[in-house]
This record gives sequence, structure tokens and C-alpha cells, in this order.
Amino acid sequence: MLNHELDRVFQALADPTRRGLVDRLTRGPASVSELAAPLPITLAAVVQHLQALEACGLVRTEKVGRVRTCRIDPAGLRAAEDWLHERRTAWEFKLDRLADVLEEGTAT
Amino acid sequence: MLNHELDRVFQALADPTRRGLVDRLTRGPASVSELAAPLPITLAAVVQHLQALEACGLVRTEKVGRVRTCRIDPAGLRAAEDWLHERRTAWEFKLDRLADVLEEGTAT
DNA sequence: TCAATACTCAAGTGTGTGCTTAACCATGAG
DNA sequence: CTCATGGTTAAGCACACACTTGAGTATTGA
Repeated sequence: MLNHELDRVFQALADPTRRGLVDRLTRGPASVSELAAPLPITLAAVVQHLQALEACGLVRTEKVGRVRTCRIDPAGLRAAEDWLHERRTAWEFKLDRLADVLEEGTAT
Repeated sequence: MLNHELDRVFQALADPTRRGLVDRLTRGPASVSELAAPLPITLAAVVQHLQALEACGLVRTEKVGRVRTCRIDPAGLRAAEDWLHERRTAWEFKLDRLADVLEEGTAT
């Protein structure tokens, strides 16, 4: 995944409403109005959030009749997760090696 | 970690410059000017980015003399990583169970 | 056919973000 | 002491973002 796409994934996840939508969708697919119902904002605003989520691969949607059904797309989640995992483990590995060197110094 | 803190973590990671700083710091600690040197922006701007990164627990810094040394704080990375991991696996588990049910339907 | 449902789109508004400049403070070297 | 280094802070600007309103389209049920 390109750097520019990761921008949008993290940007999308930065908003609590959008993270709420993702959270809701992990419990199963839902229509736009179902997603909007519990929220204190307009349906139009929810649609805009969904467009952001779809644009960066966090959510897939499909329109049947007049109902648009939304569901999680794990690809986006995985991309962000992998980025974080790589950096964190790289750093922790470095820390461990440093600890080893220090240990070696004090021992013997 | 509270929801509000996750906001700031993802918000921080949404910016490519800040993600670049995190990336750089996984290769080892650095001073503010070292971090700024390769970047096309002012040192003041870098300081502002670092404040954002520190405020949300992605980076720790320590000032000795007039030099501020920055290093990764894995806590922030882990918080975001965990959030993503939980949602993704929850959804994939759901998908697997759905596949099982469909399988059962077509079989026998 | 008529009305309700389920969105969709465009325009506008207030707030937040990234960046710059410019002035400033603290430390270390000569 | 004096100057350079390394960083900090504040003010301001341009643009992006979340949200609303309002008007429109397509589908469905009676």
C-alpha cells in the first residue's frame, strides 16, 4: 500500500464518528440509515463519513434498490495495523538488543 | 486507553511528516535538529509535530543541556495497533462463521 | 399514480491544522 | 563577556474538514 493511501486510512480513523462506524460495522453489515439512526448528526454527514471510509478501503458498500449496505473491508484495517506493527516491533527489537549489550557490560 | 486519546494517536499518524518522524525514530533516538535536517520544513514546524507526537504517547523526549533527544514510545503505537487488531479479527471471525453456516447449508 | 423512503449532491459556515516568520531564552565554546 | 547553537513561543495565514441546510433523484408500497 502506498504512503498516500495510508494517509487517508489514518486520517479516516482519526475521527471518532468514523471510528464508531467502523466499530459498529464489525458487528455486522448495515444500511446508511441504520448507521445514522443512533448518531446525533445528519444522514448527509454520515454519507460523507462513509465516502471517506470507502475511499481508503476501510469499508465496502453495495447499493440494492434504494438501500446501500455497508460492511467492513479488512484490507484497510490490515494496512494500518501492519504499519504500526512493523514500527513497534522494530523498535522493541532494538531495545532488546541494547539491553543485551548492557547486560554483557555488567556481567563476567 | 480512552477513546479521546486514540483520536489523537490516529490524528497524529494521519500526517505523513509525523509518520516519517516516527519511522525515523524507530531506527534510533535523535535530537530535534537531526530530525529536522532532512525535512523541507522549518525547525519550528518540526517542534510542533513533535509536541503532537509526545502529547499522544507516540514519542518520549528528554532535554539535556540545550539538546532535546526524542525516542519512540511503543505505548501509543500499541494502543492503535490493538484497536485495529481487535476490530479486524472480530470481523474476520464473523466472516468465517458465516462461511461455515453457508457450507452447512450446501452440504449433506 | 401518489406518497413515503432512502439516499445523493451542492453550497456555505465555522473550526482546526500545518506552516511560516520573527522574536526570544538557555547552554556551551572561545 | 560574546557569540553561535539548539530550541521555544506566539501570531498569523491559507487551506482542509465536519457539519448543516436545502433541493433533488430513484425505488417501493398502497
